[in-house]
Amino acid sequence: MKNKEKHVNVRDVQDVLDLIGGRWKSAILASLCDKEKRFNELKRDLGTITPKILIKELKFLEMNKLIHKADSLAVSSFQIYHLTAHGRSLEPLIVSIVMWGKKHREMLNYS
Amino acid sequence: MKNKEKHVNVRDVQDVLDLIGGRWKSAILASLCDKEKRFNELKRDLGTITPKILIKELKFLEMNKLIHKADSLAVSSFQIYHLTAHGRSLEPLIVSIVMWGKKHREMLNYS
DNA sequence: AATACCACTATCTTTTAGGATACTATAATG
DNA sequence: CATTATAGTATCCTAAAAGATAGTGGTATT
Repeated sequence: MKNKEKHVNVRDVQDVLDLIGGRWKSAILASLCDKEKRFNELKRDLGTITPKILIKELKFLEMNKLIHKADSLAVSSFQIYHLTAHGRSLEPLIVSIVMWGKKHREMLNYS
Repeated sequence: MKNKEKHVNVRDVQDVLDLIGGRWKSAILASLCDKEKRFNELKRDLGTITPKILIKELKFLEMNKLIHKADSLAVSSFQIYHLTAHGRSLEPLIVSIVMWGKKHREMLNYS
């Protein structure tokens, strides 16, 4: 593997981490993997997040085409957040992360 | 899925992101997936990282048992960084991240 | 013996992320 | 009609992450 190719990999990794990294982004995505949700529903799921941070992260994820905000069909005038097709393509990755996390915690318990 | 279980997932995701998130951590791990490396070798691979940041991240990863620093067997008095068994268990995840990153970039190019 | 490379350390500054807290306009509910 | 819930906004603040730059002590090379 040449040096140039390695740099590309580094960039690939960093690009993805920009999208799903940080304290909340992949938690939000994980929560939306389960089902589409409204703002306050997400807020409750995430526990300690403040509205300012949540809206900021949602806008970021929306800008990056991973989620989409739409009018709820069920109750008019309610907004609902859901994953886009592109966002759903991240689901296996999120699942892998959650699974590795569980394994990691087990390992720490047994060592 | 009950609310409690969801919070656990959120924590799982956040735990893993603490380990591999941020600008450099998974880039370093990705680079070490390829092969074990010395400090300056890593520095070159990562391009723009400063020594202060690199050593900080290496120490963090070492503390979390994902990498290990050892005396090089080849050249005495040289230090070499390599993944631990636990760190290697992250490799499929890193590979998935890199692959999704490539796909993501392609998608952005075609839209 | 001089130079260059290796693996850091130290200091200072900027940038960013994230949190605390309070507030608001609209809609729904009892 | 009063209360509660929804979906945010606005302002201020702190801590942590990251970068720029310089320096150091040891080793290897020529």
